Amino acid sequence: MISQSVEEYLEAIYKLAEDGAPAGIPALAERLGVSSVSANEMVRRLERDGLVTYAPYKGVTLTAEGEARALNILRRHRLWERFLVDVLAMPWEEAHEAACGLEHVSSPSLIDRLERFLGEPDTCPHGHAVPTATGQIAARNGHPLSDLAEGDEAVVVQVPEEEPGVLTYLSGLGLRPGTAVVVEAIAPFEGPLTLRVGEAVLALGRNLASRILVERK
Amino acid sequence: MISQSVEEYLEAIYKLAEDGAPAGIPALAERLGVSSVSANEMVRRLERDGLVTYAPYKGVTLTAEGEARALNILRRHRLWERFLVDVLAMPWEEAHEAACGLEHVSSPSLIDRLERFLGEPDTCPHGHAVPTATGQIAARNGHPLSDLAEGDEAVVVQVPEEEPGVLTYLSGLGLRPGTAVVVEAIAPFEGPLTLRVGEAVLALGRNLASRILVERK
DNA sequence: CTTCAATATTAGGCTTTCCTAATCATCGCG
DNA sequence: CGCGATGATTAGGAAAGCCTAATATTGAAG
Repeated sequence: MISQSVEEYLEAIYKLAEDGAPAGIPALAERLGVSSVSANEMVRRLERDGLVTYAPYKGVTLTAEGEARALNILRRHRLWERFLVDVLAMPWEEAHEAACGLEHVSSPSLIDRLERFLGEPDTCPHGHAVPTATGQIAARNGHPLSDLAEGDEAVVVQVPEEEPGVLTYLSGLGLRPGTAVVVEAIAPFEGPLTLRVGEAVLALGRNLASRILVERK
Repeated sequence: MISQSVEEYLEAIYKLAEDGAPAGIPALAERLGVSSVSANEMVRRLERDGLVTYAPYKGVTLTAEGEARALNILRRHRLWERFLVDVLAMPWEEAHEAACGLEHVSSPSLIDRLERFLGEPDTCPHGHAVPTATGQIAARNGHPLSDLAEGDEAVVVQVPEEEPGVLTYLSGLGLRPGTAVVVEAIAPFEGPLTLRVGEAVLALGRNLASRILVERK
C-alpha cells in the first residue's frame, strides 16, 4: 500500500517535471506547503522505496515505477474532476480541491466504472489528458496562447489546473477548453495580449497566456 | 479538522450503540481490527476532544458533538453507497468498501450536490436511513424477520450493512430491500426459517433473520 | 466471598509525517 | 577565486496511530 502523502509527492514531482527540469526540493516543498526538511525526508523515503532517484542540487526524477504511479493518480484525479464538473455541476476551482481528496481513495474497479459512466472522456475539464488504465497518456498538443500573432484565431485546448485563483479568474473570463479566441493586439515588452472572446474583449498577462494552450484555426 | 481514524471510531461507536448498550473497548477494537490498547488510547483522545464520554467497564458513549459527527459520516457513507450501486452498478459488497474510503474525503458541498443528483434518497441500498444535512435521522421502522409467524408475508425493508460476506450471501439469495418473502416454516430450537422468495425456497438461520427488518403485508 | 476471566491500563517501542534551529555544501557571480 | 545566496542536511522533537508484553482491576459465577 501507498499512503496519501506519498501519492501527493509523486503527483507534485510529475507536474513539476512536466514544465521543464526535474523538481528541486524547495520547489517541491513550496508546492506541497511543507518545509524543505520534510520534503527532503520524504524524497529519501521515496528513493528507498524505488519511486524516485535523487541527485542533490540536481533534482528529483521519477523512476518508471514512480511515473506509473503518478500517472495513475492523475487518471483518478482527472476522472473525478470530470464527474464533479459535468455531473454534479461543481465549479472548477472547488472541483479541483474535491478531486484532490477523492483521488487517494479510489480503487481501480471504482475508477474503471466511473470512466465508463462518464463515457471514457479524453481530458479533464481543463483539457489535460486522462491517462489510460494501462498508464498511457496522450501527448500534449497545441501551442501556448502567447505564441500567436496579432490577428490569429484559435481555440483553447488546455488551461492550467492547480491554482484555484487562476481557475476562478479564467472561468470568469469564459476562457475554457473549446472557447474561440482572436488575438486583437499584443503589447510590447512582455506586455499583455488583447483578446476577443465572443463579444467581449479582454487583456491577459503574457505569463498566464503562456500557460494556456490553443490550436490555430 | 478530524482525521480518518477518528471518523472510523465515531462511526463504529455509533453503530455499536445502535444495537443495544454503549460500546465496550474490546468490541470497538474488534470491529475496527485494532488492539484493545489502541482502542483505549483513541477513546481517551476522543474524550479529551469532547467527542465521547468513557466509563471503564461501562462503555463509550458519544456526546452530542460526537453523535452529530457520526451521523454526518453515516450520511456521506450512505449517499456514496447509493451512487456506487445505482449509478455505477457496483456490487453491494464492493460498494460498502469503496464508500468507506470516500466518506472521509467529502466536503459538505460535494455531499449536498451528490444528494441532489441522486434525487434525495431516503435510504442507502441496504435500507438504512440517510441522515439529513442537519443531522436528523428517520426512526427505524419494520420488525425483525425472525419475529414473523409461519404463513406471514412481508417485504424486506433493511438488511445488515458492514460485513461483505453477509452482503454477498444476501445478494445471492435475492434478499434486498423491496423483496417480498413468505415464511413457509419455522424450525424449533432457534432453528432456521424456510422462506419463499419469488419462485425460490430457501433456509435462513435465525441469527441472520433477526438482523433483517421487514414490514408485514 | 473468593477466585478467575474479562477488561483496563502502563510501559516501552515503532513508523509516518511534520516541525524549528543550526550547520554544511555548492554554485554562480563579480 | 572567493563569497554570499541558495540548497542540503543534521539534530532534536512532536503528535497520531499502531503494536506487544506485562500488570492491575473489576465483576460475575460458583
